Amino acid sequence: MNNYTDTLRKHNLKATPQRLAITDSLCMHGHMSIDALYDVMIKKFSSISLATIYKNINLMLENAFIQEVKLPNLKTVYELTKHSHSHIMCEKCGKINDITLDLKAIVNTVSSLENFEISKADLVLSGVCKNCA
Amino acid sequence: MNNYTDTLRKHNLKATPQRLAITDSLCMHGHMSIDALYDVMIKKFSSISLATIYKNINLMLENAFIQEVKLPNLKTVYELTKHSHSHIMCEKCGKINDITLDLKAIVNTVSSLENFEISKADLVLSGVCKNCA
DNA sequence: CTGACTGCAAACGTTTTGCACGGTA
DNA sequence: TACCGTGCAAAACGTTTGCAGTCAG
Repeated sequence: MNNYTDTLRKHNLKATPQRLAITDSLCMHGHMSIDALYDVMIKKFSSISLATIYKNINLMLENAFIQEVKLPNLKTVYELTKHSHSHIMCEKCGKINDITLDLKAIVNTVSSLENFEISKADLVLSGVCKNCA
Repeated sequence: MNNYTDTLRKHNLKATPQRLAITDSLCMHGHMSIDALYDVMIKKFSSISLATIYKNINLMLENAFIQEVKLPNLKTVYELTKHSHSHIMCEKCGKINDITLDLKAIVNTVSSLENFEISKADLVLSGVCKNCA
């Protein structure tokens, strides 16, 4: 289990129980929508407010602790920032896996072809997982 | 210029001026957010309602005339459905280009690796375009 | 002890819904 | 003419903001 106490303090943010529970939840579940996060949080903090979750998610986005993943059809989910990676998603059960792909070749090709300086490649593959097939 | 009169009728949808203006706008502009579409439409139909735009966009999505493109940081945009393709986006000016890439190799690799039946690959490259550099 | 954080309530922006009128086929 | 589509208004969501009380450092 990751502990974000120090990371938060390094960014001059207080390591409140609510914040640590958010990073813990993301660490455990991998990818979570705001709703899913709220469902988990309310069990630990019976009077937590959605406002607190939004405020902290936005703060953590600004400080790059976490990242947003926009998915086709589904709600946006959030994940702890780690090495750059792509996602594969099951359209039936909603399961999301990380996959590490080397997209350098594609990026280079497109970069020269389109005259763009590309800094990021967001790839989401969708389909049906083994269990749902 | 594409004409969607027949396409609409084939799906038992009436070819109203508003609907044709939506497909025309998307054809001309390529990718549009709801706001951008509204701005264009209000010039042709001074009393058009946002509700009409939403209803028609949703109808066209259901009938697969158009597709949703979720972009990092930006609002979702819509485009006429054509051959499968990826997108490249300028983070400075917001310009979006279509690019045709062969992702078969990647899809096949991931497919067997993750035991997924992959049906779709949504790729958005972000960076800075020549003009903004 | 002090400033930052939480939780509440209200505000705000976006999308959807219900309904009466108008237009397409 | 019959019914579908439009436009309006209101409702329903999702997210943000302001503020008073509380807590981390």
